[in-house]
Amino acid sequence: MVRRWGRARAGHWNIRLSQAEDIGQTVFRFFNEIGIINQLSSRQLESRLPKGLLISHFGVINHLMRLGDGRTPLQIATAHQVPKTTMTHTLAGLKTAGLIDVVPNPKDARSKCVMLTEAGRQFHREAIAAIAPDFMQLLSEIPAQDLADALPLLERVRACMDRARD
Amino acid sequence: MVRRWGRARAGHWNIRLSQAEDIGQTVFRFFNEIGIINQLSSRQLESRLPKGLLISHFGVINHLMRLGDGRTPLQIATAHQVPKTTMTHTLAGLKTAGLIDVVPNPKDARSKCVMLTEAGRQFHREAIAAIAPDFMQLLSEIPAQDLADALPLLERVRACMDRARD
DNA sequence: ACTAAATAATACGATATCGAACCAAATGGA
DNA sequence: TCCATTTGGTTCGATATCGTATTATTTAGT
Repeated sequence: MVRRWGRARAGHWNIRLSQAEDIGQTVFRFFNEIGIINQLSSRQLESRLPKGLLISHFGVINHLMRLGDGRTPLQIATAHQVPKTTMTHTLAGLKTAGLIDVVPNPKDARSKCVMLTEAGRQFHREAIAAIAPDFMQLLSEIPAQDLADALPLLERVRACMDRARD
Repeated sequence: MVRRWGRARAGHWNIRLSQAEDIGQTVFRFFNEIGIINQLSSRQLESRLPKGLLISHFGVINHLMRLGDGRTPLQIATAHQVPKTTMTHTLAGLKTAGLIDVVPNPKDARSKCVMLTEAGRQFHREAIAAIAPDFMQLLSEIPAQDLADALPLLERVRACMDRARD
C-alpha cells in the first residue's frame, strides 16, 4: 500500500516522506484499535447491566465510588469529557433510578453535589460482580501484567491529549 | 484503599485475595484509560470535521478508503460493532451528503454495495489533513515508536474480545 | 457598592443510537 | 418443489447526546 523506499529519484526526501507515512499509519492504527476496543468493551459491559442502565450511568456511579461522592455535575462531566447538558440528562436518569441524590452545594448556590444512595452502591457492587467473569475470560488469554505494562503509555497519551484540549 | 498485605492473620489467602484485587484494578484501569482516550480523540477529531459530519461518518469513509469500497452495509456495521439499524442511518446521512453511492448488490438482491464518490474521497483527504497537526502535536510529546510498541497488545486485546463476542 | 463578565446548571430542539418488529430474498431440508 | 428458517435491510418508537440559548449566582473591576 505504502511504497516505502521509492527508488526512482530516491533522495533523502523520499525517505523522510515514507517515514512520515509510516508514522501517520501508526498513530492512526493506534487510535483505531483504541476505538474498536472501547466499542467492544462498552457493548459487553452494557449487556451485563440491568435494563435501562447504560455505560454513561455506570460511568458516573463508578466515578463516584472510586473518587468519592459529593462531586458537582460539572466535575463529573469534565472527568468524562462530555458536555454538561449530557451530564444533566444522565444524572436525571440516575436520580429517577434511585441510585443518586442531588443536593444543593453548600459552597455555591449555583451548584449541586451528587451523592450515592445505598442502592447506588449496591448497583455498583452487582455490576462489578456481573462483569467479573468477562474479565476472567480476558485474563485467561492475556496476563494482567501485559495490561499493567501498557498502562503508563495510555496514561501518558491521555494526559497529553488532556493538556492539548486547551 | 486496598490493604495489600494484611499482617494480622496473614496467610496465603490474604496474599491471593489482594493480588486478585490488584488484578481487577489493573483491568479496570486499562479499560478506563481506553475509554477516556477514545472520548478525547473522538471529540478532537469531530471538532475538525465539517459541520454536520460526525465520527460515525468519518469512520465509514475511512473504512472504505482503507479496505476498499463495495462493502455491504452489514459488513461495515459488523466491522464497527454497531447495530445494522445504526448503519442504515449513518449511510443515509453520507448519501445525502453525497459522499457515497449505494447500489444493488449483484450477488444478492437483498443486499447493497456502498461505493465512495469522488466527493467522499476528497472529504477523506481533507479530514486527514485537518487532523494531521493534532497528530504532530501528540508525536512531539510521545514518540511514534512508543505507540507502535503498544499496538501488538491492543490488537491481542481486540482479537480476544472479538472472539468472546460469541 | 455596583455593574460586567464568568460560571453552574437547565430547557429546548435537532440528530444519533438502539432494540423490536417487519419485509423481501436466499437457503436448506423434506 | 415446497415451505420453514435464516439473512440483509429498513421502519418505527424510545432514549441518548449534543449545541444553543436561558436563568441564577458568583467573581472582578471600578
